[in-house]
Amino acid sequence: MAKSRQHKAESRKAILDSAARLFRERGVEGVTVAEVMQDAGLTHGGFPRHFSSKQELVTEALAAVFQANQDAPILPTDSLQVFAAAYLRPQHREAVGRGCAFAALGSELVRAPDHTRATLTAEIRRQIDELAKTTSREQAIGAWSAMVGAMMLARIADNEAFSDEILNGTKAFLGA
Amino acid sequence: MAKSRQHKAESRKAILDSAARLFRERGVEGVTVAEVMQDAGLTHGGFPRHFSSKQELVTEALAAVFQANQDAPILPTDSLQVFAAAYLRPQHREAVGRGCAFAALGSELVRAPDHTRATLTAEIRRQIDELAKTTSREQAIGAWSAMVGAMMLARIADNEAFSDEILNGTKAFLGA
DNA sequence: TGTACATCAGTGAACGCGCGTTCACTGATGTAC
DNA sequence: TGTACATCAGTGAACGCGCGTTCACTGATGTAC
Repeated sequence: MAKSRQHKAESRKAILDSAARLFRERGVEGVTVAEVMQDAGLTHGGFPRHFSSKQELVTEALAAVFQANQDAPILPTDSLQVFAAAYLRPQHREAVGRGCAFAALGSELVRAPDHTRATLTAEIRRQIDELAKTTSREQAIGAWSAMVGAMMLARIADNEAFSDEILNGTKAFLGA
Repeated sequence: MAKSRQHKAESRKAILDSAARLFRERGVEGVTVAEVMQDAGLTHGGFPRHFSSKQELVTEALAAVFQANQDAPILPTDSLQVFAAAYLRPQHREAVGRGCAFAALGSELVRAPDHTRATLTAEIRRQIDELAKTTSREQAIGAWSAMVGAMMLARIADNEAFSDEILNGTKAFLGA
């Protein structure tokens, strides 16, 4: 059954991709290591060849998401308004597994171990710095907080009309 | 060991109080039923006399928090700015167990069962309606989203200076 | 008011399942000579 | 180039622990008469 070392790198990437998506969709505790491995096309026994623990997988998966978003940003950052309009789209609300990790996992990440929180803090800083390029730092901080909060609340809302109102209200509030 | 029926009501309240605090502090999955019961001064075997499942406890505990906050609001709602200034205080960031349930548990609540989400949706609506009494609905929605998001991000940040900057930046952004 | 009985809040032990982790094993890949 | 050996990615089974839930039991509370 053995595969080449090049293939191992591909497996690792597949595991990270599956983990990043599933964790955002169902929460870290809502997904088992076995499910991640199966989603990546492997069996769970091979897990320790790639990661020493589930927590390490969490950290690496988040780091990979942030790195990918830095290399090839999904949302346009031409201006705060353009970014906000894109972030607050209903499509983003629907695509939890591919969307903002803070809106999807934020409240669980508060209790993450130090190493993970360092990665998260760096990403928050990077995101704010990026947005602050076209506006004031206060605007960047306040507006991004509003986007993350609104997306989370819009996903909690159990009816589409109200959920839309949260997204659109925030969009209008931000002038986007 | 049996106690009176009046005492049972006191036990129930103690369980709900402990649950509401511990769930916010450590997340629903980060707290066991046994821990909640012990915190309330009971043993876990008595749990089913009060609630039929852990999930029911979650729903009831959140509903109790919302009801209590409606009966005796913790934060002043004189104006959006006054409310925001109080919400965004560092003391709130520190007191997770007694603070805003959405900032503390938001991203896990997205995946809560229907009955729980109905309670949550009603509370989001109530909160927005309350804030909209002194400003526009868009402002109420956008500003409250910013508060919830900022509090969550400020708690993720692993150093106080940056965490303070998130709270203060959002405060300034909201004119509070 | 007293007495016999029923109820039930709370205890402590046990059950059973899920899940992270470990491990012996396989066989293709990679290396040494 | 070929051959013998070492490595190790991946498999499938098993382990062990934690936790939600269940249950027999206790004894005070509450009720019927």
